[in-house]
Amino acid sequence: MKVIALCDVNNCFASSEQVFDPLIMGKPVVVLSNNDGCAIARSAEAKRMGVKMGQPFFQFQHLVKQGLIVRSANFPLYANLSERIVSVLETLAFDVVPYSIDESFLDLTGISSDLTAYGQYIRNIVYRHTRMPVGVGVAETKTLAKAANWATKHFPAFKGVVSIYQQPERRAKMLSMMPVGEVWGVGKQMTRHFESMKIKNAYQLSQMDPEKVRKQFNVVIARTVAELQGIESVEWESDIDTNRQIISSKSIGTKTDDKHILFSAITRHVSNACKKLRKQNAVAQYFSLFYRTSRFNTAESEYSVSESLPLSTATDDTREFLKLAHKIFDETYRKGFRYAKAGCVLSSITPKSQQQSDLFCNDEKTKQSEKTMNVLDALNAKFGKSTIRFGGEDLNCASEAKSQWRSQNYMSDWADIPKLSV
DNA sequence: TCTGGGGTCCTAGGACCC
DNA sequence: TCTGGGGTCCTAGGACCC
Repeated sequence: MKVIALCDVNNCFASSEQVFDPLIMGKPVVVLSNNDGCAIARSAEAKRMGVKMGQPFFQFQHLVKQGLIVRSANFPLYANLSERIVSVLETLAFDVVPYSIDESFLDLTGISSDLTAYGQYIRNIVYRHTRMPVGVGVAETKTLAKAANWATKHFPAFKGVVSIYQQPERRAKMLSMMPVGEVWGVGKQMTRHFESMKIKNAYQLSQMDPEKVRKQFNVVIARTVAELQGIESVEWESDIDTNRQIISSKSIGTKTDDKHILFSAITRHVSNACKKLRKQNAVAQYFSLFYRTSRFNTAESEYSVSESLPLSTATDDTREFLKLAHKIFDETYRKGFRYAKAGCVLSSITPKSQQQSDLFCNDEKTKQSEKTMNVLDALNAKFGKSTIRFGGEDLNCASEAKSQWRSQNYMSDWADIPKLSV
């Protein structure tokens, strides 16, 4: 039987900020979402001050006077630290599958030492190399490893490591303390269903018959039940070579009713998504555009657009997708609304090597397009992003999001490398 | 005044084919 | 004039994740 560990970073974004600014170690730190909208990470101290996950900033702004330290999200920095952690983990496990920016599954099958001790070893080594605090949960399946990891967060006595591998009594005890809604794969809807069935904790859920659950609900939740019983039902490796879809979206800094500012934001999203697409050496054949007014302002009238169009041939050429964006936008834009968010989705993605040319495809045109995009990407890589951009993109960036307390790019920009003065 | 930005998987149902 | 049923592919939308 496989031994699976889940290793996740405690308060990932807040911890990342602390690594490069020792003065805020041990202090209440909150990281804000894009546009400085709401809390997406809190240090333990900030949690104690009462800041909630996803809480809008304006609701806890007053805590700054009481010493709360606020940072704007700096995703390139977090991604850098995350890669570093994965490369450390790769030296400690037989296989590592990164699951999210702050979590990786580890295959520890065949580790001969005590699993709890080995978990502690992982924590120590990761901390020594990156200064990032991690928790480790060990069990027979991914869902149980997630549960064990949950326990490390709620019971400090375990010092960040919980193994329930082949310990049925310990597993049962732990699951009975875990609310059913905390189980990986059980969201709000299912929690409501289960609670109405008097299933309140993970242990009760694990006692159900997967087959009955499948009939009553669906295969996804049936797999979750099986996993809680120690039966591996979630695939170990997901193919992550190319994404199924690529999304670029953001709130607009200041809500706007200006057609040009709005389309400028859309242009930026299209070129951003296509850049990601090319980086994966892939092409997409399906394009969706969406933009909308605020979901929260009930005083203003709402308007929301979400439209999709296919291309006759899959491509990675930004200009092709911009044409579709224009088409949808021209047909759907309505005056008199203050727009708050825009974005696009590229889907039907395939590797470029498998690209099919259609009957009317003009080889010369394809080559030309490839050349143009290569030049575009190369210039932007060399001289900074947006050196070359598309006509629709606004020069003064009127649609740019707020990011008032952003830390430096300590790991990806020569000018931002920390300096030591003696 | 101010409320994130990515992703995945599954299913139902329509379009189309033979 | 009568007008089937099985299969596949695709998309929209829902639920979930971090």
